[in-house]
Amino acid sequence: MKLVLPPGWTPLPREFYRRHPTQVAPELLNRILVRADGRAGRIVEVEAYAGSEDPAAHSFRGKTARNATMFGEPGHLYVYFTYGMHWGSNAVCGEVGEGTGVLLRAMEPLRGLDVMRPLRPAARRDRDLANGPGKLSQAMGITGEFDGADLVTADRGIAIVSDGTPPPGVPVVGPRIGITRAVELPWRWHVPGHVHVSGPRRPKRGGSS
DNA sequence: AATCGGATTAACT
DNA sequence: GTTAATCCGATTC
Repeated sequence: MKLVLPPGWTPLPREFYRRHPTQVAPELLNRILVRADGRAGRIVEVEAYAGSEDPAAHSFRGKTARNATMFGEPGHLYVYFTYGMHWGSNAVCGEVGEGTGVLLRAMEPLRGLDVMRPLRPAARRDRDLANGPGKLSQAMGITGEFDGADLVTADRGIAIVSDGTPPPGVPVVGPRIGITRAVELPWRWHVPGHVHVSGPRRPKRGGSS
């Protein structure tokens, strides 16, 4: 199924991804993940994973069958399976061989909510459709079959595009979630004050986020 | 060949 | 806040 973009929606170019994931990640905020069946959502929370320099990254210990996509061309989708039931979606970054990427953690559903709702039966409200990495993948129908899909050419009917909305000038940055190593690296970004983000949104007393 | 534990979620108390 | 669910890649034996 060919991806037809609405007027004004343009795929992010290959060069956008060819940088360090900590540089790409905040600039993915407010971009749109779109599928050929019309489903689309605005990316509001992301996390960077930096390959061999990042003990929390799947790619830290080198290339394997599971993470091979991460070591390929930037701008492709790296999809992994975890906890026996969840899929995670990442945009591959950097240069070929580096194994870096950005995990898409949360999304504000924009289009095709009627398709997403039956896929997310546990979501009582629409804001629960994609406010977590596993939920986002489930709502968008992303499984292992999409591992390696090109987000620039949309060869498998999935892309990340800009609708002209810029990333937030001052995104909220904080520690990553759900990992046990290198937790201290402030490599999670989200759109300030956005309700469609995962995890704890409320700053700790005296905190800065 | 067997075990370990995870880039999570949902349903509990 | 706690925990079960559930699979498979990675690591260990």
